[in-house]
Amino acid sequence: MTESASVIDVARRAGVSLGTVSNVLNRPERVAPATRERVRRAIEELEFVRNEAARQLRTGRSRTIGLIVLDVGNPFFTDLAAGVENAAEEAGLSVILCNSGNSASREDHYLSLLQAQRAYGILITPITGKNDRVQDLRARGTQVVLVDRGSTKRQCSVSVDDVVGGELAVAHLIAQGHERIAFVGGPVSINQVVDRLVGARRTARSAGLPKTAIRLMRTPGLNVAAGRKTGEQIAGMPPRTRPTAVFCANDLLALGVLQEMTRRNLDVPGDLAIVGYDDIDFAAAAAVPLTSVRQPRAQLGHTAAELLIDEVSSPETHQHRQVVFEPELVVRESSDAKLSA
Amino acid sequence: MTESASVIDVARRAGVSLGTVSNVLNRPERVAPATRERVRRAIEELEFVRNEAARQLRTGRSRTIGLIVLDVGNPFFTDLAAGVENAAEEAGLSVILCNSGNSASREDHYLSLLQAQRAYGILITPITGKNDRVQDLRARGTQVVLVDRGSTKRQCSVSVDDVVGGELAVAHLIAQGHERIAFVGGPVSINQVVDRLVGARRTARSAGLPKTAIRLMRTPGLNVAAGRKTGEQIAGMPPRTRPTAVFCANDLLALGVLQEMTRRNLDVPGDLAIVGYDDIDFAAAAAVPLTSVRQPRAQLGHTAAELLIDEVSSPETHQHRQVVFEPELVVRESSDAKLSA
DNA sequence: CGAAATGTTTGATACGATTCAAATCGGTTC
DNA sequence: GAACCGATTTGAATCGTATCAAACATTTCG
Repeated sequence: MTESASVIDVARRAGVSLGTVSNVLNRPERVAPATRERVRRAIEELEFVRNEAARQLRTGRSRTIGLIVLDVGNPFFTDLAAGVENAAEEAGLSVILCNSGNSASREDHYLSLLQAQRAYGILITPITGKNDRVQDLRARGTQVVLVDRGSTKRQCSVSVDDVVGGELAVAHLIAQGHERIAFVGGPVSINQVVDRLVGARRTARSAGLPKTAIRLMRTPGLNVAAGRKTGEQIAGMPPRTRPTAVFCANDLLALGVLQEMTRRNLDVPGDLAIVGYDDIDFAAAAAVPLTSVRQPRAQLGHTAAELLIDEVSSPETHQHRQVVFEPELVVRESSDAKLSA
Repeated sequence: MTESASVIDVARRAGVSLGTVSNVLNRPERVAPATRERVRRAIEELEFVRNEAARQLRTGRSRTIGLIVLDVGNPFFTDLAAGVENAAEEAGLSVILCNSGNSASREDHYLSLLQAQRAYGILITPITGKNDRVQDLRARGTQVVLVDRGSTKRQCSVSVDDVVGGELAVAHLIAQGHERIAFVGGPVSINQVVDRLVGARRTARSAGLPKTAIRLMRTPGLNVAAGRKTGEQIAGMPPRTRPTAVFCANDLLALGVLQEMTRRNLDVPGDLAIVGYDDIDFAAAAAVPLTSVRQPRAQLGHTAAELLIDEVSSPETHQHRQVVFEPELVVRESSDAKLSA
């Protein structure tokens, strides 16, 4: 096990001072070409690799962005992460991907970890609305941008208008003639879930449907398993009162519901129309291709990272921005009798 | 922006020396209870958070494991990552997830990054067989465990027997009466792809089928889009020579092929039987539930992390191990006429 | 009562890169 | 030839924590 070389070793080898080596590394234009070359050669020969920890200790800030998401198992978030990574790479930064798994304690754990690492900055899809912890971090100098979630003017955020998303989904279902619609999602502590529900209800009301038109079916999580369970419940209802359509808070739920319908030989969209949310790649590949509300996933991540980088790198000129993208409805067979015929 | 407190500030506040604070942090049993309490209170009051960079600089090694995977968009790898994270958390370590995206330059980039960070250790699903870079890292003291890939006795690795997986898949298809089978996968630089193909061919031969029974259809990647393209090709062949079954190197490809078949109203498994690999959660939820070769994904990751931790934490007693799991065939409708009836 | 043993606390030092004021160098100008 | 200038190079100081030998305190025991 060879000990790795330090700037001092490099300096010695190249016959210069360690300050010069550092200059070659950080401000090469300041060093005379001949010297620069000599140092570069020494670096190669010794296979010198910068010690990030030392660099970070001195500069006070790391070059790694922390990204905390609700569920890495959900392709929505991996696509988002890909966008973040792109933007980060452009700026010479790296990304550490943390999975809160929708648990407050894990979220907290990762925030502490990132704080201890003196992260460059943090991108987070927070679990709840209360984010004292986040405010605390910002007060102590770690910048935070909210992702997939709006915010007040005092902070940057990037989100998609979930209320509009809910409206699009339900307006489509109503146009297809549905009057008994279930909203499947939860826990209701998650903002995205609530907003989509709000949009759904609002649209139902303004279409003149009774308050009971949108029935809330809570789930403990936003995954395939929870969707399957809800599917069971729905299938168990008497056809007379059973909803004729469901709008799911995300695609994983929708796929779960769909899977259960297929298993029981119920027809989609005949017996039950299904609309999902996120339009992950698997939505189009499902048993019955899934109608879904599309969000610009990668762009969301890319923009969030850009805002963060701007905030950190030019704090004096930085203006907090709240970017809100518009969602888009993608209609497929799961909700359209004509398409599925 | 409050500057964050250091051990010195804490020491001053608690009226002790900085050495004592450090002891409270790292070997609390060595400090008298009363003092310990006093220091703890000071830490709370000042909201002291350890500076990982300094700690790491001093100890020479970080507390973060690097995990480099081929494709975070593939649920197989996120499940694997979950297993790694579990094991890491048990040991008080954290994980940085890196996506090589099957590009050698990105793989290299991340290896450099992890080397600069003096990572605790590295778990990697390498792109090619040649891993000079990995050997170099190990020689310089950064331990590496190969994941989803076997190795020689001189290094730890955790893998699933891909040859057996290929055998299982093709034996099943042959049992179903298929004699013209396509193997869909690529690039062939990826070991897993080759091994699965080897298993497939071996089984065909020992079943007495001609060499041409298994036809290789190369793809540029292992994703849904590549699968769709291959699906087009297959659909374009005259029914007389068209394969009656495909064995895909992973589920994403299989889903792509399936999607294309569905789009063209070809029947699965009637016109084409499909077998995938990995048994990701979406496989069961596909248009036609997918037969697939299951791998113990989370366990793979968990075991790999454990091996790494053992190697780093007890180098003197550590024995290199090559753990090989057995894959398992999960038969569903996409390859079984009876089930799909 | 003093020596030895045990339990706590101290504080100087090192880790490796960055920074910046000061030194050095080579060439111009007057 | 002295003064000056810009371009390079130098090297001491610094970031915050862990470590460890030494100092100090307290208890035990002969």
